[in-house]
Amino acid sequence: MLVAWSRFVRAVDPDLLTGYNIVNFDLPYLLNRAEKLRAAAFPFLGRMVGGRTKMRSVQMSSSAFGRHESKSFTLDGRVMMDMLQVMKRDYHLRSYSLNSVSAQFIGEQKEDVHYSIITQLQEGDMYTRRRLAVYCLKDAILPQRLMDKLLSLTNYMEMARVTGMPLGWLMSRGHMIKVVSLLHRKAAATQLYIPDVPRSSAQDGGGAADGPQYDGATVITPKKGFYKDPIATLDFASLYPSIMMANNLCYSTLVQPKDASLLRPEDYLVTPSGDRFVRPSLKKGILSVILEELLAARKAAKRELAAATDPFLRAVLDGRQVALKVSANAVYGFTGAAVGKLPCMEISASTTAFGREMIELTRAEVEKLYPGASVIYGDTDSVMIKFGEGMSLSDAMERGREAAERITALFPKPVKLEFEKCYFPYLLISKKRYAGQLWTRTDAADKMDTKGVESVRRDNCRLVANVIDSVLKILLEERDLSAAVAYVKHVIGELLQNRLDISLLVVSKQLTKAEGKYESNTAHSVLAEKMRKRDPGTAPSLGDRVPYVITRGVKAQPAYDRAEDPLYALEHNVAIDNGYYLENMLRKPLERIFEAMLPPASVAALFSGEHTRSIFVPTPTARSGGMMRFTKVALSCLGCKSAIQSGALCKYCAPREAEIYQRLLGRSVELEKAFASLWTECQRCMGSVCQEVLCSNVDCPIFYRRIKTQKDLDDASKKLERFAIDW
DNA sequence: ATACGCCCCTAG
DNA sequence: TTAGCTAGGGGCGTAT
Repeated sequence: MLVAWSRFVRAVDPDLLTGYNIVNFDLPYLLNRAEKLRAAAFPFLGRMVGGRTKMRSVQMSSSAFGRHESKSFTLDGRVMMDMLQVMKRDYHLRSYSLNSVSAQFIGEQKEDVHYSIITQLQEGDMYTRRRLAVYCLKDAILPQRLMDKLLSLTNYMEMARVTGMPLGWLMSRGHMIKVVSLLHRKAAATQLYIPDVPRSSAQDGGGAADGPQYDGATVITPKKGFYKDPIATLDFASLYPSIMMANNLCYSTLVQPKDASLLRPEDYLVTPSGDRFVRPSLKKGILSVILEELLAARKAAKRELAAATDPFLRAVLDGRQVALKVSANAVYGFTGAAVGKLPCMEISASTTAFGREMIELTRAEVEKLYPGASVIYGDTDSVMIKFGEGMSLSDAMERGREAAERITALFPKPVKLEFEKCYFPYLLISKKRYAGQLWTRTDAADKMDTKGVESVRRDNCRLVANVIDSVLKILLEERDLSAAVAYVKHVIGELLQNRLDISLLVVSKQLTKAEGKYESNTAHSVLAEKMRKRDPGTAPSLGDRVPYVITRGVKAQPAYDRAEDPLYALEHNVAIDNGYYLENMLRKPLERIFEAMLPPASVAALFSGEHTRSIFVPTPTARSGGMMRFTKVALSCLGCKSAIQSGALCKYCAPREAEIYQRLLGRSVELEKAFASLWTECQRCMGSVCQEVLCSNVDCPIFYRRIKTQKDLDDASKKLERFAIDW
């Protein structure tokens, strides 16, 4: 079978191979099996006749992929486009499971089959094998649908064209190589050659580089609080590229200190970091030329995009303009990469130093030009301005536009300060943490914008993320403080009474260090170790996100010892430490928000009082009557999580029905009552965003739907049909 | 009890 | 062998 498949690949002769995690699972698995079975004719999958497909393990640490182990293959003439790598690189998600990603982007779910029952399915009957076959086919077709829907190939091809790189390198290498490619292309055309800088001279004198190599951007000390007046935001457009262009910062224009005396003072510029670069009149830097061309090309692409009507052409042009912008922004980081192909700290340090001067000047100018105005915050390339008490939104926007124009005039071209938006109202919690209603027009708010707080961080459980998001929405959109307080008390009550689904309490953190490399104990690293001892095959590996819940444990046991695999906790009925979730995860984030709008005593009242009285719901012994009020429609079996087409349990779990329901009822008997209350929540995870009964959080292990009428039942069936496969 | 550093993730 | 950058908040383990 393996040899036939290999022959099939050569016969089809594809340019590109895709799949989900094929680089680190499928292909290594096939190669290893072939070796074990001595299928000598198998490992010839490339286009080079007689070229053997070899596998190599590499340890990667890059911002594009995160830290992880990876494999590379000799596969001449074909490109491996692993959609898992594409998703990890291009999308910032909480979960990268094919199931979750497909549901989110193409509204389809995988036919999930838990690994533990694959053998049973294979050895069962024609129906169980059919299920296995459906699972395999879906696994193959979903990545391709994903690639089509997200236009990944189009976008990567545009990036390859913009940078002059081979397509395959975009998949397997980082951002730096793009800049190297751009430099080679431009330098060769201008008779310049790029030195091959040995590693040792890249880090001169000071020893190993650990920690920052030069000073970065300014973050203006925030004037924290809740602002009921509109806050105007001014941003420099492409700040770092425009600084590099405006000041001719380049490898080819850098003047070494010892050479400064050879030049007339007017021939060079001394930057705020004390470095010297010759003026463009003497020599124009190739970085400036590259950046100008990239940004000019982007303008052209955007102009064409505006005129284009054909959807495919539009997609291509949009991909191109994004690629051009990304490439321009990568140049600064490349110059500052101490362990890189061509580091030049004079360029990066000068760039950030100019940036610091510019944001300071902007702040000073705003406060000088507009008496009574105050810059309440700013970060790197932006300032947030309160123009005055009681100002209208349209006046704030008008002043913002005017200020941007006046201040732009103070800087050399092509630096441009732009008015983009107002926040109204605005909650400023601390540096890099804020939320506000964002307005770009006066007739309607665009959306709620949230930065840095718990709801946008992937290392918080859904409960915390959902509660913080909902509270901010109630406060900023509805502006209803008492509703926010009521909502918080309600959720705390639900938590303490064990009424929340376990999926809400799952925390996940990335495993960034190999076994034994962690210097202190953390929940996710200790748990990963524990799971390796249980089953090395399914334990998280380097670079994976490790999901866990905090369980009760014994007194004074540290949290890292009480972290448990959520599925394990569910299956072994391990008690969750609700109090820990309240005190260590919910409390402080909520306090930080409410402190800005309530007196201390009222903030404290959120966490004490009637609703915090813990009620221990005893595990019901024979309360199946409670369950009868629900018609359960599960996409995955409530017992073993494998995919099913109807009902609640798969045929393997059905005989254990009573036992499984009893386990689930211990947590969920009060669901109906709980969710009938004031807030529109998803029945699975309480996400306040959803209008429907079920939200799109497909990683919830248990799915419920409340059914009251025949129509509800029909709707539910229709919904399920979407996930069925039509043969 | 407190200071400090490891760790994760985000802003820009 | 390979990897864009710095600033910063905040949780928690560990040493004092």
